[in-house]
Amino acid sequence: MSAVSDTFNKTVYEIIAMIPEGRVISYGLLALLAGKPGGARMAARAVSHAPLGVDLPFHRVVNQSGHLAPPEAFSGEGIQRAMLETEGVLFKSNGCVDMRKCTWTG
DNA sequence: GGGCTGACGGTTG
DNA sequence: GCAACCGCCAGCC
Repeated sequence: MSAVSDTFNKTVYEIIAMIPEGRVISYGLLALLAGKPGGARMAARAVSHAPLGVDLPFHRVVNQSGHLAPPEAFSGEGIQRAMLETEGVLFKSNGCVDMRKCTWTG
């Protein structure tokens, strides 16, 4: 765990905490805002390996295609989608988030 | 030290 | 619109 990645992770959490209800963000954009353009994988790892104690809306983080995270990360399939829908996030017929309208760019 | 892996992204077919 | 391929960088074996 290097100091650089630690700062990156912290920045990622800060950004996630700023995401308003009814909006989502992609790993790529998340990494970009965190100062790591193209570091989508790092952002994904940072989120998936998030330390306990952090209370953040990880369900608002999806990939660029609008595809949601694996069900096991949210205690069941459809959980993430349910939470997002409750917040007002629009979904497409294929089950993916409507990134065109719900992407939060900061 | 070297190679594989991943809650991914962009480009190409 | 979807599938395949390559590239990215940190973490782990």
